[in-house]
Amino acid sequence: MTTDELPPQFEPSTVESTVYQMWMAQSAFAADAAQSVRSGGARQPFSIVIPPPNVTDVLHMGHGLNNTVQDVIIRWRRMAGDETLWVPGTDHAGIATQNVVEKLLAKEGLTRFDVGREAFVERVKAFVDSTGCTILQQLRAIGSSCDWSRTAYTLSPTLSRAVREAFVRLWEAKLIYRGHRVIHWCPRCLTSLSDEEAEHHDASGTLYHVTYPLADDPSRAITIATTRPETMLADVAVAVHPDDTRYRDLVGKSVMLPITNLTIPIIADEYADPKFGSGAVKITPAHDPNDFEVGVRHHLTMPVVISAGGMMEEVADADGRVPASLRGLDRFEARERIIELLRASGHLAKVEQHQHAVRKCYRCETVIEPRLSDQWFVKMKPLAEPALQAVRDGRVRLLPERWHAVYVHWMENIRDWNISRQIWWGHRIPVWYCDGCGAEPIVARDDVTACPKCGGAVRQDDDVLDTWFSSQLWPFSTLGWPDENAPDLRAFYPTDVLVTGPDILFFWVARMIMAGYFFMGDAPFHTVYLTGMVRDMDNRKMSKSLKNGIDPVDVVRNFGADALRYTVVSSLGLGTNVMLDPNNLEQSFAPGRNFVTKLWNIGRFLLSNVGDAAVERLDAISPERLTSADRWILARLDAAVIECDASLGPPRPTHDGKWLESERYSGLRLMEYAEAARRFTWDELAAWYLESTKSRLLDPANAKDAAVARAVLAHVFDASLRLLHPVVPFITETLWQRLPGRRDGETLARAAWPASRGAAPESAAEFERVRDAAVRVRQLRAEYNVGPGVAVAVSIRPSSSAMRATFAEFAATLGKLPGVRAAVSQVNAAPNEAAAHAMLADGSELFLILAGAVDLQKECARFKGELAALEKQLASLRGRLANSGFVERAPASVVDAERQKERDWSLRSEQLHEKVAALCGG
RNA sequence: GGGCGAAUAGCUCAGUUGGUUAGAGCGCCUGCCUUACACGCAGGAUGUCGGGGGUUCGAGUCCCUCUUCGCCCACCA
Repeated sequence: MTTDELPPQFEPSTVESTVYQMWMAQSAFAADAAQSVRSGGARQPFSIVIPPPNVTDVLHMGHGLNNTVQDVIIRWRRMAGDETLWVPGTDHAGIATQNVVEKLLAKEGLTRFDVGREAFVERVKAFVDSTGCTILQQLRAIGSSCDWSRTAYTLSPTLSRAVREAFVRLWEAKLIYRGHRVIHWCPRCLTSLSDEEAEHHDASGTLYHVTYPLADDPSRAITIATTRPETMLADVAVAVHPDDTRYRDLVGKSVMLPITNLTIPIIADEYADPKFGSGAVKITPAHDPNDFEVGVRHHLTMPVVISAGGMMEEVADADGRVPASLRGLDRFEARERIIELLRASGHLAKVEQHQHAVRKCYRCETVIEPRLSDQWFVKMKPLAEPALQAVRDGRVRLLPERWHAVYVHWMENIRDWNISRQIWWGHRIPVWYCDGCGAEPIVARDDVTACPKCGGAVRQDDDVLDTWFSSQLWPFSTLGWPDENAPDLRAFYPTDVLVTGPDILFFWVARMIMAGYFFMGDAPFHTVYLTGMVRDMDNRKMSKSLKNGIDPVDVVRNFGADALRYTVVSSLGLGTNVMLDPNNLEQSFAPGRNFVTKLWNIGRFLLSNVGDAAVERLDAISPERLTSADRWILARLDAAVIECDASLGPPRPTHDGKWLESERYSGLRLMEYAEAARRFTWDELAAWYLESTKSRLLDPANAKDAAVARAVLAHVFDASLRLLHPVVPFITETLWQRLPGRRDGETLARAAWPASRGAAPESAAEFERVRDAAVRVRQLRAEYNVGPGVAVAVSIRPSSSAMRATFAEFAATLGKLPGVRAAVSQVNAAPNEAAAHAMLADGSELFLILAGAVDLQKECARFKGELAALEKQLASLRGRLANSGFVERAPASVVDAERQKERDWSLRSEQLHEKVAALCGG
C-alpha cells in the first residue's frame, strides 16, 4: 500500500465497513477447535459466550459497553496467541418477546386467546425472523469480533434439545418437582414468576385495621391489620402467637368475618408476631405465601377469590365468599369498595400510612398477586453447594470483589426456583399426561404421542419454561452439549470470562455456575466481570421511558466505532458506572474522537516520513547507531507493554484452575490498559520521539541516521498499534496495513501481541535529561514571557563525561524540540554567580542560563519551598530509621536503601541551602 | 428490617501491601494556526483526600465514630 493517499481526516464511516469485511474475508474471528490444547492442538483456548441479547432488542449503550469490554478481552487474547472463540447469539426472551407481539396484536384489537396457541407462536416466530438479526448486525458495527459461524439462539432446534435433556436429567435426579403453593403471579402477563422476577419496590401504602367481632360475643372483637383488604374475602382464620397472653383465652373460638359473614377460627401459630399491630393476623392461605404455610400447618381450606387477571371472582373453594357487588371488579377497585363497606359497617378501626415493599413484575411493573397454583420447581440447595464452594475457594472469581459477598449471601439463602410459565412463547415443558388411565406424568426427551401404559391419547403440559432455564445452559449448549464429544465443547468448555451487568447476577450468572457443575461437572468460566451501568448526567439509568438513551449506532455514524469504544473503555473503572450526556454527544465522546484523530495524524505524519520502502530490522541495527532518543523510546515501549500486560492479565488462573489470593482481584483493568497504551502513543511517541526525529528525517545530511530513525519509528508505531488494537480496532488496522513490509492477507487482528524486548530502563535516562531540559526551558519562557518567536540561548554544563561526549546530539535534539527554539552551548565551568541570571536545575546535572531577565527573588522563594518540603521528608525518614522496630523488622537491603536515601537527601538539602544562600544572600 | 460498598481537583474517576512534592481524562485560565494534528501544541491554576477521634516516627491508605449517598437482599401482616 502507498502512504501518500491517507486523507487528512479519518473517515470512520467509509473505513469501518471495509475493514470489517476484510476481517471476515480473512476469517479473522473464526475459531478452530482442533487448535485447542484440550483437543490435542498447540494453543491455549480462550472463550467467551456473549450474554445473549433478547432477540427483539436493538442495541443500546449498555450493550455497547458490555460488548466492547468483551471484544477488548477477546482481541487481546487472540493477539496473545490463544485459540480464541467468542460465541454470539440471541435469547428468545419468553415473556418479553411475547409481550411485544401481544402489543402488536392489541393494535388489531386481538388477544393471543383470539388467535390461538399455534397461530400465536407462528406469529411470534415470524416477528422474530423479521427483527432477529438487527442486534447482531449492530454488534458488527461496533467491531465485535464474534465467530459468526457459531451464532446461537436459545430456541433453535439444537439448543431446544439441550433444554429437554437438562429438564429430564434434573427430573431423573429428583431435582424437579411439581408443587402446589402460593407463587408470584403477574395478572397482566398472566403467568407465574420466579422470586427474582418479582422485584421489590418501596411503596408508601395504607395499613387498614379491621375489627373481626367474636362469633359468640359480638361486643368483643379482634383487630387485624392488612395492606390488602380485598384478600379478606378469602380469610379462613385469625392467628395469634401461642404465648400472647392477650389472646390466650380466645384461641379455639371464632370470629365473624365482615362482609362475608362467615365464621372463622382463631388459631395459635408462631407466625403471628405479638409486636406487630394488634398481634393478630388474618390468614389467607391462597393469597399470601406465609399464610399458605400456616394453612398447611393447620389443614385450613384455601379459597381463591382473585382471578388470573386480577379480578374478584370465586375461583376455587370460595362458595359465596365474594358478594355479587364485588364480583368482576379489579382487585384495586375492590379494595376501595371493601374499605367503604367496612367503614359503613363500623368494622374499620383505623387507617394509617405504611411504608412497605410491593413486588412488581420485572417485565411490566404490574403489582404481583400472590396466588395459589400448581407449578414446576427446581430444588436448588443441592445445585447451589458446588457453585458456592467454587466461589469460596477461588475457582470462580467475581470482579469487582464486592460482588463476592453478595453472591455468597444469595447462594446460602437460595430458594426453590419456579420454572413454569403460563405463556406460549418458549420451550414447552416436556411432560405428558394421560387422561385416559391416569398414569404418572411422562417426562421424556422426545415427544410422546401415546400413553405407554394404555396406548391412549396424551396431552403435553401447557406451560413453557422460564427463559432463564435455557439461558443457564448457554455456556455449554452453544458448544454442542448434550453431545459430550462435540468438538467445540471439548475444545472450549469451560469458557474463560463472562462479562455482564450485576443486574442479572442471580437470574443468569449464578444459575449458569450451578448448571455448569451439575451438567458438566465444572464451572462454566473462571471469571465473572460485572460491568457498571451506563447513566446520564443526573446519574439515571438510560431507558426508553426516560428518553435519556444514547443510540450507539448514532454515535458510530457521527464519531466512529473506535471513538465510542475508546470513550467507554477509557472511563471504565472496574465496576463503575459510565456517565454520558445524551444531550451532548459531542462532548461525551470527545475523549474517543480526539484520541482517534490524534492517532490518525500520528499515522499520517509517521507513515509519510517512513515511506513505503522496507526498513531495516531493529535487531540488525548495531546499538551504537541508536541515538539517546531511540534508546529512550524503545525503553518506554517496553515499559508500556509491561504496563498493559499487568493491567490486563493474568488471563486465567496460573495454578491448577484456582485463583491465588494474590492474583484473584487483579487483571481486566481495561481503563488502565487503555491509558497505558494511550500515554505511550500520545505523550511519549508523538510528543517527544516523533518531534526528536524531525531533524533526523528532514535533513538530507542525515541520510544514514534517517534510516535508523525510520526503522525505530516503524517498529515503535507497529507495536503501539498492536497495543491499541483491542480498544480501537478499525483505525489501528487501517494504519497498520500501510506500514512498510506488510504481506498480503496479514491482519492486525491476528498479529502477535507485543512482547517486551528487555531494554534496560537506564537506557532511557539520557534522553530524559534532554526532555527535562526542554520542559524547563519552556517553563521559563512562559514564566518570563519570552514569546515563541524569540530564540534563546541555553548554556549547559554537562555533569558527566558521558554527557560531554554526546553533547552535540543533546544540543541538536534539545534545540529542535518545539517550544525550545534555542541555541545551546556548552560551558565547562560553573557559571559565575554574578554573571548568571539564575541557576536552574533539579540537582547538579544541568545549568540552564536563559537570556533575559530572571526574577532572583522568585527563584529564591522556589528553592526555599523545595527546601522546606525536603527537610520535612528528611525528618520523617530519620524518624523511621530511628525507630528500632523498623530497623529490626525491615530486611537489611531495605534499611540500607533508606540510609542511602537519607544521605542523598541530606546532600541535596545542603546544596539547596547553598543555592538559597547564594541567591538570597544568606 | 438485614447486609455490602462508596465519599479524593468544577465533573467522572485512579491511587496496589501505610513511606519522596496525591494523579488521569474532561472542564477552566494564559499564550500559540511552531506545515501530522486547533478533535491540536506549550505553559498554568485548582484538593484542610466527607466531619471528628485514635494507632504510628509517618495515615488518602489501618481502627472507632458520626454524616451523606449508592447497591443487594428481605414473608412482619
